[in-house]
This record gives sequence, structure tokens and C-alpha cells, in this order.
Amino acid sequence: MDENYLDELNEQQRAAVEYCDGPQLVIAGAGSGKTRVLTYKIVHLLRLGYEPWRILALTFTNKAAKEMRERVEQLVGGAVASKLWMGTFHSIFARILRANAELIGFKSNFTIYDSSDSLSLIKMILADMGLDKLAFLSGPRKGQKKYKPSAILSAISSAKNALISPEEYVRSKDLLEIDARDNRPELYAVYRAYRDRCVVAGAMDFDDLLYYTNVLLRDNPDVLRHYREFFSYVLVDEYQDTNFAQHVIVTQLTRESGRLCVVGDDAQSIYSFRGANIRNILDLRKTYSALSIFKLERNYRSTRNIINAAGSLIDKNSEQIPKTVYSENETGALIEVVKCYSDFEEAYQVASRLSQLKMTSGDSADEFAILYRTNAQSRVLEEALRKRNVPYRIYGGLSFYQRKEVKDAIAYFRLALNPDDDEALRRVINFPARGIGETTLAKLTRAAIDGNVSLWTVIQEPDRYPAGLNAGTLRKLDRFAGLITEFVQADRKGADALELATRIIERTEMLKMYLHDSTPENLSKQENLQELISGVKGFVETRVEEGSDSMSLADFMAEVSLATDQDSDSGDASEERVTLMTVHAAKGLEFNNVFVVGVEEELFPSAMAQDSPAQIEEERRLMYVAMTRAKKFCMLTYAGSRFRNGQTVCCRPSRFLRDIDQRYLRLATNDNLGDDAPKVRPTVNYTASMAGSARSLNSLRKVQPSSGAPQSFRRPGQMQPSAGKPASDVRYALHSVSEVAEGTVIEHAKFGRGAIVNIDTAGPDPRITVKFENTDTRTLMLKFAKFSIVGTE
DNA sequence: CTTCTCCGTTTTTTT
DNA sequence: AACGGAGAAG
Repeated sequence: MDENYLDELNEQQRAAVEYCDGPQLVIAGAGSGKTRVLTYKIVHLLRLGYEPWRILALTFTNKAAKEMRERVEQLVGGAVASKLWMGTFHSIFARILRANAELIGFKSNFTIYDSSDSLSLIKMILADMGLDKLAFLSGPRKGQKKYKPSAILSAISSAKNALISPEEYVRSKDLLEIDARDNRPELYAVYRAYRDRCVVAGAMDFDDLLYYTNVLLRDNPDVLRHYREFFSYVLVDEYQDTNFAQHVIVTQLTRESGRLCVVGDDAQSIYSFRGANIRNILDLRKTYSALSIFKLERNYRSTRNIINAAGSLIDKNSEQIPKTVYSENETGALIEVVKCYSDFEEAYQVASRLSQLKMTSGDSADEFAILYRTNAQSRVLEEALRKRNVPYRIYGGLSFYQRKEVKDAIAYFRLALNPDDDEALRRVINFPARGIGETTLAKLTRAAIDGNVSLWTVIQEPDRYPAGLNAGTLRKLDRFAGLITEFVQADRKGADALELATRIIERTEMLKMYLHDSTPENLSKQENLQELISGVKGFVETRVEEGSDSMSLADFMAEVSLATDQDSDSGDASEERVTLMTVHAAKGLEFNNVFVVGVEEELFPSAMAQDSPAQIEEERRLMYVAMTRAKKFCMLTYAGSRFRNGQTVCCRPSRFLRDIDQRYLRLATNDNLGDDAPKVRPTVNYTASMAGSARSLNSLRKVQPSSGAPQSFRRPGQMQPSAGKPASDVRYALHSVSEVAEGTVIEHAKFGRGAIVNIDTAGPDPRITVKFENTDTRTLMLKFAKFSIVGTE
């Protein structure tokens, strides 16, 4: 370990790192070395003699956890770093819950429902309760569904984040009153049914992971005592993004010891839609009377202009902890504001300015980022970049594990581990088609709900839970059950993830199905299934290499079920690319050059945020995050019209542009940022010819109450550079043995560049062993490995 | 029971 | 534009 690690910190950072005498809050402005403080603090704790496996470091995203681990690794080595408890709230507590599952009425093999599972379960419950019918309401809500699944889900989610059980919910006069007013008086019953079905299915959703952790610690004093003592120091990153459930877990674990270090920046709180609450930071002082507060205010990242501009923007927010972020870097260029006619022109402008800047600055492509408010905005930008042959990488969008065919396969995986998993069962009971249709499923569901058991139990014990099915149907169900049982037993007998996964794909004939005809979609589905298998294979191989015995399908699923899109670091690291992502996804990152596009009213700030000042402030913080990603150059663009929801709508410049002190901006001479617009009625600020009906629809929509946080469904065709796009299909293909030799240099779709060191043709399927430039050596099955041949060594 | 087709709704951000 | 849901035909 580097002895002089403390010298690499400035005075404020060093003070924060060295203070280990009690609870500590570090308010860290953007770019002030927040992660640096956390990583060095961990190193410092190790120095002081804290054992690595008793340090708990919680982050918000997988990406942040990974980055922190890597940075600690560099300082103390992988052997020590791998012993730290470091990860997202969700993954760490999932692990703890699995270890203690029986105490809260679960088994350790519980499934984790993702948002689409949750939504599908909500829909099922609403249908069962007869609440999915149209409501005959008058006025603007006429014809709208009373119980909108996504809104229900988000209400349930809020309840759990506030640690309110269904039983407590129904006892709360306030909540019932609100529901009555919102025309959904039976929400409590939906919540209860949802909870019950999850329990029966042995499933937890994302919120449950936090909720049940609280239950576990609340109802089992000995468990609480154990973890309190076990974790001798707790560190939390991005505390401004924690919700109440997370806050309570943290305080439960550290209230007595006071060995807590929390880092956050209230100005970067951008997840309140998910229950994050800045109050958690402020309330720390109440919980810990001895709380010491440290401030990091010097920004090392950006030029003065960028920091000053962002500062002048965030000053317009009323709610914030007073602090002054300053930069002592060079003044730098002004922030460029560009007005465009349309989203197409915007994309063109950005692409051309980017290419030009790339030439003049000499920065490589990965020093450029284009940030947007919504994923949908990426389309046009992609096109413009492609036209200019600028290589880019999109983050977000549909994750690999969310693709239909992959989800289907995963559903079988899940059933093998937990056949009670209703959502997985419903997904694949008739896929591939085996003549078990809606009617049968409805009858099974009815019986399952009446018996308060899982669908699997109903299928297993038809006599005990009669569903009123005819003999033919029963026979079909029996065959399906046989298939699942076979997988379950294979897992119990200790099959590793690859054996079991391969068997599932073969026995269900999923891959075969797609082989039948070779439409482009089918081809891509085949590829994705093969990619999944090679993912499993890679997982098993890694575990073998690491000398770990944890290579069961359950171990694989534990990694996968909480891995989200950002995590898939696919694409080769060797090639430099421009980054395209949402502002949310960009948090914690930095680039020399940042383009923020679509800086318009109703988009940024979002149309959903228009009706409350608090939401506008969150959007403003989001804008602040966007701008402070930039080190040297920042450009903001807006368009006069934009293709949205299938039609072209008019747009006005964002109020945020006017919030920024104009001293730091470079505007086109004729650009007044929409300041001439009458401010009284901003939304109807258009001539009828310009605006058309979309506009009036929009102003109508504002009357309706906002419908909560919708769960995201992303379109295919984004992300995963290796699939979907014709360009990449050509680049990475399958190869035969005759095409490769030892010494052949290949470019793998996932692992990057590497040289073949061995070819094994002994088995039924030829394998190649490749030493990759990222130091990994992997053995790949030739029939699955997607790569291009670069040359020979 | 399956498949096809039309219709209506949708769009914020993510663990 | 793109998806899911509903309804009709096979």
C-alpha cells in the first residue's frame, strides 16, 4: 500500500478522510473529489486496522460500486479489496436477506421480481378484483382507467419506501382518504393482494429488498445486534438519493457505534421520483447529535465558466444546503447555446460541432458525451453521428436481460430455482406454445388465489386445488410440470449454471424455434440466446478461474437479477467512442466535452414536472448535474420543433437557459432565449397554425393529476452494440474452425481484442482459447463466439 | 386455443 | 413510432 496516500488529498479532503471518531457527513460539491474521499477513507480505515470484511460501503448504482472497488483495488490490491462488503443497497441487502430468509417467512432461493414482473402481477390482481374496467367518470378523466397499473405500482412502492405494510396502510385514515379522493378506494386491497401473491411466489420486488431488510432488523434483535457488531464501519455514497427505507437501515446499523461516513450533495439529488429524500441528509443531525459536517467545495473538474454558470443556475433553487462550489482552474470557454429549427437540425449541429471540436482539441472520442433528458431522444442523434462516421456508444435503453427471448429463457432459469415464481411461470407456461391458453391460465389463477398458493402448487396438486380443467388440459400441464421438475432436480443434484442453462435451452426447444425461419428478428433472437449462454459460460469459467465453487444457476441469477443496463459494459474498451446517455445515467461521470440537447420547456424540465415547484427544482438539479459533467467544454442546444409521440410539436427554450447568468453564455446574436414570450400563459404561447392540436391537447392534459412514475418500457434496437444494428452484425459474425488458427488476432463483440492461444477440436464443439488485451483469457465455443478476424500476431 | 388485425395509448428519469 | 390490449376469424 502506498504510504503517502494522504498526501494526494487536499486539506478538506484529508480532514474528511482522517476523521474517524464519530458520525460524519461530507457535503461534497460536484467534482470535488467525493469518490476520492470515500476510497481513500476505506484505505485509511484498513490502515487503522479495520478488517476489510467488516467495512460496509454502500452505493446507489452498480456502476459506482464497480468504480469504487476498482479504485480501492489499485490502492490496496485485489486480495483485500475483494473482501470488502461493497455494493448497491439492493445487492448487499439481497445477500443478507438470503442468509436470513426463514426469519421473515421466505426461503433463501427467493426470486427478485423486476419492474415488469411487478407490473404484470398488478395487472393480474386488478383483473382478478375486477378493477381493470373503465371508469365512467365525467370531465377530463372520462374514459380513463381508474386503476392504472403503473400508478398503483408506484403508490405501493411509496408505501414500502415509507415502511408502511398493507395492514398499517388500511389503518391510516389519511391514506384511505387520499385514495378515496383519487377515485381508487380499494388500493389498500390491491397492495395487500400484491404482497400476498409475492409471498406465495417466494418473490421480492426491488422495494421489498429494502422493506424486508427493515422487517428483519426490526423483528429480530439478535440479527440486528449481529450486523451492528459485524459491520465495524459503514460508508454511504450519494446519500441525497437514499429513500426512507434505506435511511432507516443505515441508522439502525450505526446509531450505537456512530461509525458512519455519509457522502452526498443535495444539489445533485435527482431521484426523488423513486422516493429519494434530501430530508434524510438533514435529519442525520437529529439522529446523530455528534454528527460532524465536512464540506468539499473546491471543484477540480471543470473550468471556472462552467462552475460559475452551473452555480448561477442552482442558485435559483430555494431548497439547498448553503455552500459555494468554486473552481481554480482556468476560466475556459463560454458555454455555447445553440438554437435549432428542429430536432433533426439539432442533431446535425451537435454532430458537426463535435467532429470539429474533436479535430481542434485533439480529444479522443470518449472525451465527448451527448446528454439528453429522455432515452427517446437518442434516435436522431445516432443517425447524425452515423452519417459523420463518428463512433458512439449508447447507455441505457433496453438492457440485454430485458429482451423478450432472453427474459423467456431467464424465466425458465427462475423456475428451475423457484418453481413457485408465478410471474416466471405465467410467462413461459405457454412458451413455446403448448396449448395452454388464457382460459386455462385464468382457471389456474383463480384456484391459486382461492387456495392462497402458487400456480405451481395448483399444477402439482390438482386434486387438492381443483381448477376445473379437462383431462386433455391436465395432461398438457403435466408435461409442462415434468419439464420444470426435471430442471429443478438437475439444479438440486448440483448441475452448474452452464449445464443447466444449456439443458433448459435445448429441452424447451427455444433456440430451435427461432432456427425455423430466418427473419432478421429471429436471427437476432438466436444471437441473443447464444449470447446468454456464452454469458453463463463466461460466468462459470470466471468462477472456475477464481477457484470458487459458487457456479450454480442460482449464483448466476444472483449476479444477473440486480444487474441493470448501465452495468453491461459491453463493446470493446479499446475503441474510443462518443457517449450518449440520459443525464441520470451520467451522474458521477465526467467528460472534457459535454453536449446537452433538448434544453426546452416540457422536455427539460419535463412536462410531467410542470405542476409543482419541487419537481421543477429537481429538474433544475438535473440540469446542474448535466452541466457539471463537463470539464472544458459545454454546449446547450434547443430546437423550435421536435418529433414527439409520433407527431411534430413546437418547443420553446427551457427556463433553465434564462436561469443561467448570461455572462457565462455565448448566444447567437438573434437569440433571446424565448424571453419575448408572454410569461403569463406560457403553454398557449403559439399561433394556431404553428401549434396545431397537439398543443391544445397538452394544455388540457395539465388539468389531470399526474399519474405517478411510470415504469419504463424501452424500445428494442438500442444499446448492445453487438446486436440489432446492421453495422455491428457485419462486424461480429460466427466463424468456423478453418478460419482461425493459433495466433489469429480477433476482435470479440464483448471482450474486445485478443489473440487465439489454443484451438480445441476434441469435443463435439470446437473451442478456442483467447488471451484478451484486457488481460482476461477465455475459452469460447466457436459456434457461439461472435468476433471478427483482425489478422495474425 | 391460436393468430391476426385493428385500435388506442403512450412517453421521464432507475435500483 | 411502437407497444399492448381487445376482438374476430380460423
